[in-house]
Amino acid sequence: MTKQRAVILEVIRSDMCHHTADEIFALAKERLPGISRATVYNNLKSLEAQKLIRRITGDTLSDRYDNSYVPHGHMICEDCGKVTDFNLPCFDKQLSEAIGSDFSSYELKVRYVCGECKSQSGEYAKVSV
Amino acid sequence: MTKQRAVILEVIRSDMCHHTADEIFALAKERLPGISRATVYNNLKSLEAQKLIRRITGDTLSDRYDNSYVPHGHMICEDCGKVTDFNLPCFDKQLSEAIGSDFSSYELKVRYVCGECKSQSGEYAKVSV
DNA sequence: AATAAATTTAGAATGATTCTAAATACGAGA
DNA sequence: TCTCGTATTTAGAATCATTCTAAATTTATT
Repeated sequence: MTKQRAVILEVIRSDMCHHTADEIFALAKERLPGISRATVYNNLKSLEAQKLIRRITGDTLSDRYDNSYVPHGHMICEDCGKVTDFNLPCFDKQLSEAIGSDFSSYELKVRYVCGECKSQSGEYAKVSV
Repeated sequence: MTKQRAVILEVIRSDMCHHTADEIFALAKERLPGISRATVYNNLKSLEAQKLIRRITGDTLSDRYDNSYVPHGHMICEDCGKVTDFNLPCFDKQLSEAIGSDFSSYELKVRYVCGECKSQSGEYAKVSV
């Protein structure tokens, strides 16, 4: 466990956001100005291999990182891009049954419009923009 | 509907595979040798906008394209990479309830080891490799 | 055939990620 | 503590998928 790796892990653990590698790089750089982008990528990869974090792919061009390795759903607002965690009750069991096999992980992303954006797109808000 | 677009759509419709843009480009090129990569990307984008195909992201570095626009699950073998469609009964309803809102689409990817790869990794097979 | 609009093309540009090779830090044993 | 070998870090080059650009071509309409 090098100091670089510790900082990267802290950055990911420090809030509920789902940061991109580049955001993690910027935040880590505040504490370790000399840190290199490659170190961030290397550590993100090995932290995931150690099951300490989880990479989530495809909601934007760049991957994001989740501070929990345990699979769960992500709801992504199509307007503002905000990513929120959610859980489906008994989903693991349901999934095993549907695919007829055990599985090692899953990724579930739902595209929707969040409450905030929904109300902002109403008539009143539209006028004020 | 240009001939380029027709060929691209036929390539996607012609089998159950989930091709990458590059694979689609190569297959389209067999029939239209002058076709450009940009045309493939342009058309993939507009075909998805017309809800004729669906982009699936994140199982490999490059995106893949599904010949159906209707959301459904994808099971991805961790060994051989094969992608198979599957469906969960009543999943849409369950999802709306869990996130407390309507949604416009979802993406569900399950990582597992397919039957073929599972049996190949058995003792007997190991010896013969 | 004439025109305007949309599409295609080749190649440059971009952005995320991976690779590389040299420098540095770390850990185990003397 | 010193030394050696291994793992990590670093900066920057390289790669790969995708997007952008501007000119050329095609298409549909008159």
